Amino acid sequence: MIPRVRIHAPYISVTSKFVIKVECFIIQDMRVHTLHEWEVSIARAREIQLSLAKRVVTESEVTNPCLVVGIDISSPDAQGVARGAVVVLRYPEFSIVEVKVAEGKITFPYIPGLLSFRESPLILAACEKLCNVPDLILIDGQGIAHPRRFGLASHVGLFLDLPTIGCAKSILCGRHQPLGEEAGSHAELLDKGELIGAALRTKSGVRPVYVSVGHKIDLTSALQWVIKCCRGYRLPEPTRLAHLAAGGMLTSEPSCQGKLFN
DNA sequence: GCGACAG
DNA sequence: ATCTTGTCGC
Repeated sequence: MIPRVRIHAPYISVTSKFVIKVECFIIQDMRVHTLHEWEVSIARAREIQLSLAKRVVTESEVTNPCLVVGIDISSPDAQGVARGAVVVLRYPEFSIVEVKVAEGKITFPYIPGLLSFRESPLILAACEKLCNVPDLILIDGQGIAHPRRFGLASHVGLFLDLPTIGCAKSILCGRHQPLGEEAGSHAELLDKGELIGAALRTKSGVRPVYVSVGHKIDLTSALQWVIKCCRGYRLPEPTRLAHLAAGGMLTSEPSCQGKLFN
C-alpha cells in the first residue's frame, strides 16, 4: 500500500535578507505535488548562493576565534522528540569550545529531498544558543548534491549566512567513479552532467563520505576542510562529535571514550 | 512504468 | 535512521 501523506504546515518561515518562506505544501503518494513557493525561494536562494560559492574559507580566516562547527540531529524518540546539537571546535586542535543542544518535537516526515524541512528547525534552534560565531560549519547531510541543488547544508548556511559544507554518509543523487582505497582519495560526484560534489575516502577501508558545497565555499576548499577535519574516523571530527552530542553521549568533556561502549 | 532515494 | 552478536581482519 502506498502511503498517502498530506501536509499543510508552516514548518519553516524564516525571513532574512534572503526571504525564504515556506508556508504550506502538500505531499501525496510520497511525491511532492505542490512546492511552488519552495521552488521559487530555492531558485532565488540558489542564485544568491552561486554568486557566493566562489568564496574560499582560508585557513588564516579560521584562526581567531578559529571555530569549526559540526551539526547533527538525533532520531526522534517514541514521542517524536529529537535533539539538535551543535559542537564548536577550535581548529586545528579540535578542542571543544562550546556544545549547544535544542530539543523539540519532530513532525515532518523523512522524505528524500526534503530533509531540510525535517531537520532545519532544530538545527537552527541549537545554533541560536551559540555564544560563538563559527567560521565554518560541517553538516550531516548534502549541500548542493541534491536534486534541486539545495540540500540541508545549503539551507542552514543560507539562514545563518555562514560558510557550510555538506558531508553526508550516503548519496542522495549523482554518481561517481570508483576511488582509491587510501584515505584522501576522492572522485567527482556528477549528476546529469553537473559537478555537484565529491566522494571522499576519509579513512582507508571504509565507505566514502559525500562532500558538497553548502554555502559560501567552493568544492575544492570544502574537500580540503573535510580532509583536514578527519582524525582517524570515517566521519570528520566536527560531525562525529555533533552526532555524539545529539545522542547525549557528549557533555562538555572533550574525551569521554571511556564511557562509551559499542 | 520502474527504480532510486541525505537522515 | 533502525532492526542486531559475535566475529573476522588490519
